[in-house]
Amino acid sequence: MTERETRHREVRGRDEVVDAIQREMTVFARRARAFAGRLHPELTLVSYTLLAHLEETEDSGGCLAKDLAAHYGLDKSTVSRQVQTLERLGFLERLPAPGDHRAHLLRLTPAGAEILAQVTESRHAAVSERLSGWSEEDVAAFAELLTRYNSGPSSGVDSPETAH
Amino acid sequence: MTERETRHREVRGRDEVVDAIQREMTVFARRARAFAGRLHPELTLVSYTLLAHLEETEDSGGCLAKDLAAHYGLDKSTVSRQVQTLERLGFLERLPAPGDHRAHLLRLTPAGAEILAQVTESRHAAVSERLSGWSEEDVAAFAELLTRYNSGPSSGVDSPETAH
DNA sequence: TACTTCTAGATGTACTATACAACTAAGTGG
DNA sequence: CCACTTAGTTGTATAGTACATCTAGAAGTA
Repeated sequence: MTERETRHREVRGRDEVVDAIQREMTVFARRARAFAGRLHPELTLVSYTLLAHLEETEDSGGCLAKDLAAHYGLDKSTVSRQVQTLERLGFLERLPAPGDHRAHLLRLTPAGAEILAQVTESRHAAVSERLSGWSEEDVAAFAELLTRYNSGPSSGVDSPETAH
Repeated sequence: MTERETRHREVRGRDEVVDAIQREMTVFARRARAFAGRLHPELTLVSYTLLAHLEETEDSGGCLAKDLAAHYGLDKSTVSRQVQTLERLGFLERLPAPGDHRAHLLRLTPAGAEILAQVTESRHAAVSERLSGWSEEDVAAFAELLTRYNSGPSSGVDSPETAH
């Protein structure tokens, strides 16, 4: 049974539902933007993301600034300055990159790991607050659908749906 | 039964699922940010939101800049400059507000309605692309859960638009 | 009425994040 | 050795934002 055939019922057509998703994504992006940097003024969304990436890659010995730039679609100058700031704040350190005297191996410091954990916890709490009253099933379903959405057809850095 | 007691099963505990949601929300926000201003350079997320608000309120004759500021948690100076830009671009017009010579009634122009529709269509297409291959049921469930999430309790560190 | 206070908005200033371009220093391949 | 590439830094420009201040009009009150 297609959505067209069920349109006479209160079931909305797919276009309408997609519009609803688009709208809610916009609301979410706006809220995220409005609060960027307010929750933890020391760690913006980008800073958080960069530190998180260092944590993820620490098993393989850290990564270089160019990797961060490539992975998140940022200009190398932007990453360079972000890294400077994070180093100044003591959240990461720059070690000589083995075999390349131009590059620096970036590593999370204990202070960086600490603040990363704190911010993650804050975000967790905010999300958890928003999900209070939800059933386990709904929470699990939401996680599954969101994950699927993000890893969707055009994976990687892409999808301008809520850009701007 | 707590999540700790069910951990031996393959069902993840609520904390883990909430973490997954937090992570996916971060991915989403980052992606949205990375593409800020690239799809429709003339209409940022905030501009889009403001024009959309004018469209929503046009039945009641438009709204004032202070309404936009209050509704989206923006400073009045920010809104003032955004409105200036949007007026310069011909997307909105400022009419004398009836009964108050300080304020201006903001109204979408036909050009504004046009670009708003274009950008909405672009976003719709991007979301639709990401949802290709999803069943009607999953799309509907995702819309429902997202809507519920956004309209959820505002914790104070979240949701400026519902905090007023 | 006159005086005070409030409000809508505009403007001055400062700061952050970002990109692009030019530059430096170091690695790579002929 | 030289040309080219690469990693990163720095100079410059722009956009978005907030806070403080200013103006003009509105609203309350003695």
